[in-house]
Amino acid sequence: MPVRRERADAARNRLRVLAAAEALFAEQGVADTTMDEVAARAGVGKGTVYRRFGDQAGLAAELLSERGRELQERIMSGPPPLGPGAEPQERLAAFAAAYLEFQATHLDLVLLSESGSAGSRLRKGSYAFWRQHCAWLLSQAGAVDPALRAEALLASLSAEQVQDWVGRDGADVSALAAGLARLAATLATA
Amino acid sequence: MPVRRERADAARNRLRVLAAAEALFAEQGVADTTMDEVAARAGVGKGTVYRRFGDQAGLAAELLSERGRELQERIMSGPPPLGPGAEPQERLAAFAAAYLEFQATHLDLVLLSESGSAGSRLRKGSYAFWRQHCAWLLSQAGAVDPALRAEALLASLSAEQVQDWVGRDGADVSALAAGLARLAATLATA
DNA sequence: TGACGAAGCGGACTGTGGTCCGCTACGGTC
DNA sequence: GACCGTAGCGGACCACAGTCCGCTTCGTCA
Repeated sequence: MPVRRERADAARNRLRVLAAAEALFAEQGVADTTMDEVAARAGVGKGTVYRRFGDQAGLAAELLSERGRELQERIMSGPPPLGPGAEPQERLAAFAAAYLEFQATHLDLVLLSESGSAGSRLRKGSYAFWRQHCAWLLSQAGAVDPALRAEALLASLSAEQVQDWVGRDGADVSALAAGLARLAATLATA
Repeated sequence: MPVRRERADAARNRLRVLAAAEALFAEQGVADTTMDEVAARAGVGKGTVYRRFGDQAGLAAELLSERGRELQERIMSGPPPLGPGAEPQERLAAFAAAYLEFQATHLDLVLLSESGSAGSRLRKGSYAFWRQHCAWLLSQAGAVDPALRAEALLASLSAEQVQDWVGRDGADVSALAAGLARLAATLATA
């Protein structure tokens, strides 16, 4: 299949839209920013935004995967226990804590990226990476049903769940992280 | 506080709306039914629907809690292993399987009830019951962090997760149920 | 039974996400 | 450089969730 290059104007507009969205989200919050505003700020028609990103969730996912790249780096080639070198069980616990922090930090963006009726929402973008990583660690640790448990763990760290937890338990995120790390370890050993 | 009785016309309209929604959902699917249609079918203004149910999610939750009541009965006073009489661990495994089936059966309704930006979405209505039940069984089984693990288990059975699973793995729901039952047992023992 | 305060009603209205389609300009070819 | 097929553009347009507020009806008290 011929890998058709992205046209110059399309590339320019893509960057403009991403920059505009990032700026508006920072200035006035994710919830108060409309797609029209993003398009206007980017100096671009609304149709262009939708052609490129599909919908709001797609735009959010794009922004998010940029930010997730850094965490992916730390996992693949950073120091243990998050990176390679530690026991699978420890790595999984470290991942749970780190991923919780990531989700909590970008909560509204993640929430947006998961919303909408676009088939299997979050199941696009970087989600595959997280799932793969967890499933791999679980199977290394000799757990049963590694694929299923990977998804179970990630489901416990979904935006809805995290929102609920931080909203209810307030600032006690570190206790939560500890509990989730214990949970991850349990999943890996049994 | 004075428990003000529901006005007669309000009660009548509430039943009409619920019946209209149920009929339309059955006839043309949840996704293709608009709030205007529900209101029109019920012979009621749109404002009335919103006054009573808050939003789409609220309406869906109401319908859902009616249907969930039956499962609640089976849990509280039905035969084991779902009902009382079996070991906590077995009951939890049975619950996981039964709840999965419930979610899969009412998938689009549950999805709708969880959508929307109304604070902590599903965290209203019957969710409290499920959480309570799981947390109780887990603590009976001597598990650590019973409250957290109850939520983790339910998160793994959230509508998004279930949708993803049945959408991807197709008809193999029984294998999934078995895996989730194992997972529940693991959570209870460790 | 009449009167009155308030709960409840309803549908016009608004804001926003997403679509559509005629127009533009990019970039490959001769 | 001129030409042309097509990817990409843009903003008018549409559908639908949710709000608002003047009007209606309920039910209570005398």
